Amino acid sequence: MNKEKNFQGYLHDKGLKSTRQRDDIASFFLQQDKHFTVEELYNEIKKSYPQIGYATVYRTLKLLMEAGLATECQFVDGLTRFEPVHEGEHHDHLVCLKCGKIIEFENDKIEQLQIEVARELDFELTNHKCVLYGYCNKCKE
Amino acid sequence: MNKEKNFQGYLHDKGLKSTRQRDDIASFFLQQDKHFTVEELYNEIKKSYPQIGYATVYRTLKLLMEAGLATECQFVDGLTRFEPVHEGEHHDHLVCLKCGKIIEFENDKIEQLQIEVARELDFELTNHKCVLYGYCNKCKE
DNA sequence: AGCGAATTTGATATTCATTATCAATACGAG
DNA sequence: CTCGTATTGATAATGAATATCAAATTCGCT
Ligand SMILES: [Mn+2]
Ligand SMILES: [Mn+2]
Ligand SMILES: [Zn+2]
Ligand SMILES: [Zn+2]
Repeated sequence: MNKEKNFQGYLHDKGLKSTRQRDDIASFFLQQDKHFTVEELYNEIKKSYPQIGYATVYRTLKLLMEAGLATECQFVDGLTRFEPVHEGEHHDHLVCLKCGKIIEFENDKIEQLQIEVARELDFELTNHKCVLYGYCNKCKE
Repeated sequence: MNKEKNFQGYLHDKGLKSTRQRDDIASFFLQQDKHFTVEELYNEIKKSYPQIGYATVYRTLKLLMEAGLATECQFVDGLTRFEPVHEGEHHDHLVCLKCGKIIEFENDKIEQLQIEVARELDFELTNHKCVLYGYCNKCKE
């Protein structure tokens, strides 16, 4: 698995150690395709590593973010969620205000226009978060 | 002041009472053009109403949101900020990751494309938040 | 103007997500 | 294998936001 290699590499480059806990968390998290709450992830990891600590999950997610392998999203319920970053991919989100469903989308025109907006305002763009709120097909009646 | 009238009207329509505290908070907040932390707003209001309570500021901001006269933004420092909604206006934000500067922008093309994205995904759009992160002209070297 | 039911206020307690602490443990370069 | 250092995990601390509740205020009504 390539992303795990990336994480190992990141740790090594920063002089950090590879540990059973970090490896377990990373290998599980990185092959998922979900938006995880820390608690959700903690509960999943506990299945394979029952003595895992809550703080370690927080710390490892922070490392995965620094390594560019995870992103953070804050939608509507006040909880912070994390999702794995899939190689060279970017997407934004639609969130249903009723059932909480999260839909992903990519739109190159919007991305391009954002770059232009930043340039016009003499702003060096590093990233962005675009979230559309509303009601999914099942929840709008 | 028209927006204060709107707020009075909202309170009345909902069977809520108009109070010295609500009026003071609304009249100050609504004529500003800033992104306020609850604490910032609390400190400002205290100048004209020293015995104001923290909880009342929270409660009144919630009412202003319900009345459609305030919006909430979460940028980078984890703090929730509130800004007054100016009549019929919408904008999104650029945020400098170094100095925290907040720049506003409007882009009709992006807005339009967002509507299309939602339609294609059979999603009933109610609102959105688009935040561009990077470095302002002073902070990029 | 004054009454009184119902709402609101403000001090403070509580909740809950996240971070800090620190002794015990694990890692890994040599 | 050894030893210095990083990491872990239990738990305390922090801090924003919400809940509580007695006292004060509002406002429709007489
Ligand atoms: Mn996603
Ligand atoms: Mn703004
Ligand atoms: Zn839905
Ligand atoms: Zn700046």
